[in-house]
Amino acid sequence: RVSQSSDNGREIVLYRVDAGESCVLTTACMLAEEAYNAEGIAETDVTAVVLPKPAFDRLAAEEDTFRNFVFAAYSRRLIDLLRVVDDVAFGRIDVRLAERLLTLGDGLKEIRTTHQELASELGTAREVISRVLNDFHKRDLIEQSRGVITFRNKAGLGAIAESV
Amino acid sequence: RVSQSSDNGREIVLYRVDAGESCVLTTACMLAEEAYNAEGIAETDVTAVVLPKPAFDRLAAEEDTFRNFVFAAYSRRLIDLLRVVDDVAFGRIDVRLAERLLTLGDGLKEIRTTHQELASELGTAREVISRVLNDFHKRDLIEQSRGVITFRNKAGLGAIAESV
DNA sequence: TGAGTTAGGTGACAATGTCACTGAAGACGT
DNA sequence: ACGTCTTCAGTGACATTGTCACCTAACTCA
Repeated sequence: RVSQSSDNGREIVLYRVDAGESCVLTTACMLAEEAYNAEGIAETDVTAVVLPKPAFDRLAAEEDTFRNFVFAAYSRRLIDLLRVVDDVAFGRIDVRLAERLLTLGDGLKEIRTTHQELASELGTAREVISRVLNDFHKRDLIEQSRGVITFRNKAGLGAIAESV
Repeated sequence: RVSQSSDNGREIVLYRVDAGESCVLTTACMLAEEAYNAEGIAETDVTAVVLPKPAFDRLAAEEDTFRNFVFAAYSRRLIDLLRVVDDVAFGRIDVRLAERLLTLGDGLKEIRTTHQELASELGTAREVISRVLNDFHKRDLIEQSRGVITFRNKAGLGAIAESV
């Protein structure tokens, strides 16, 4: 995952790089000649390919497939970021949290994660997550214990996630 | 300027396209095969070049200069967006507003703009801008009248903009 | 000059973020 | 099995920001 953090310790996940994808951010900095301070964290074991600029340039020039791959990677990231901006600027956190829980728990009965991690996902503070989860619990949507959230009513969460 | 707006009327400026630059967003949608709903507004008279996909592909393949141009455009936008995310997620609005005022009024004694426009720049509500500007006025940093903001103490604004 | 439109002001309240704590649950060495 | 440490979570008080409703002032223009 690639995330950005503030000076006072808060953090927000910008996007995730899945298998076969490119993390365009380093590329972007390289090309814009600007250092930007984001953080990349491997959440699983990773095999990565590092490509020196000359090789990058040559491939971009000669290989259609590679070029298209890079363009597509940029495009996807750009759109990911637009989504993040939209969420952060206009979204309610209960809605966003419900969404995220459903995404993380797709097909599962429970999720293993901490409030702090969820806060970082959404770019908010742990306390806020605690309160919202508490609220979800009171509404019988989830069950909580240390490090685990268990679904009780996914449809209910879905309704919250969909609410304008 | 390219901006995004929420369903309840708020709006945030994502970035501005200056002369000689490319608005990669359409390109991005084209390449990611995804429609994304942002708004582009010309703030001055504009002469633009529209490039059909086949021509884009050919140029990207054959012209180094063009390819580099596009990569650089993407990179810059990406970094612009990172900055927006950072501001919106972690920034205080008085700080951001002070920054924006100084940017807009660089070298000028006054700026012509409305509270609503400033609110859209920062992705917040008009009322919030009104209050903060009022506060700035009380601190003798600016003078206000309908549609005009006059600087009285740029250094003071600078101090706010720099404050952590 | 008067009606309509746009810019801006304000109070009350809701949502979110911050701070300073607290306790509780697991981890671990002995 | 035990205390000790660390991590995780809960909470109240308060600050900041967003929302809503409604008002006033200033410009526009027929």
